[in-house]
Amino acid sequence: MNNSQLYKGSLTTIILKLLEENGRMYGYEMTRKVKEMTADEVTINEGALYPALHKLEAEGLLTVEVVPAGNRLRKYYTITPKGQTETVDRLAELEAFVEHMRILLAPKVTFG
Amino acid sequence: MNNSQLYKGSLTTIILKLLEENGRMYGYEMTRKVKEMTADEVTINEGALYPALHKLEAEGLLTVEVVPAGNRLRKYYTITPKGQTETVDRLAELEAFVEHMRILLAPKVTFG
DNA sequence: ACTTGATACATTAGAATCTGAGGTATATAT
DNA sequence: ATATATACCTCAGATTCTAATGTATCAAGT
Repeated sequence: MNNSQLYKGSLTTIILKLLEENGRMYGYEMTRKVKEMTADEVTINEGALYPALHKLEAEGLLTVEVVPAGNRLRKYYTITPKGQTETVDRLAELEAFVEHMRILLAPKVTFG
Repeated sequence: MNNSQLYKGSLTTIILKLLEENGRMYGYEMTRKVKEMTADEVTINEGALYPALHKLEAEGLLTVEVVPAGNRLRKYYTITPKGQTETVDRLAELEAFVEHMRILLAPKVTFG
């Protein structure tokens, strides 16, 4: 996800939020959606996405439903109640992170 | 650094910014400073800090100066011109990251 | 004298997450 | 035929971190 290490750890939060907003989505759809929302600036690597989805499902934060789409298969994911609670926590963590970064990286105040 | 994965990748940016603001500092001093600035909410793990300092030095972003303090030794780090350029880039990356997270995680707008 | 806590550096095993590459298969457009 | 898009997947290796452990000095309390 981009050439910055900062995005590390944010993927699962993004997945949870996408599902909370859009009801149910499949993996490939998430990669398109994120690209679209950020004007191609954030691209989810599939090598990160699929293991992350499997892990969230194993943790009971998502449920999966395999649906035929033409001759292909799609795995639609839906957020669970536990996943919704987790999403609230993740968003709070992100807010705290941003606030801490603001404190630590605030530009020097100068008068000149 | 905290119980959130979000901080992963931000340590070197914090180090660079601290040195840019404070001239020169030694490792242990950085851990105290960050704790103080964030009211104990962000604590730098020394197992992460020292390897990070060594790496930044190896990359030419910092220089080190060993200074006796009583009977102990302190390793004072100073940012190099290359480090200053890097800091500018890192801060821009952080701003982009925050903006992207804002787009992706923005709360649903409702009227009710 | 002994212990605790602070100061100040460091390494290391293992965990977590990611990148980049590669793989399988279907469908559509050129 | 070939390329591009769709749709899933795995895996080696890299990076960065946590938690534990280690060394050593020094001050303060008991």
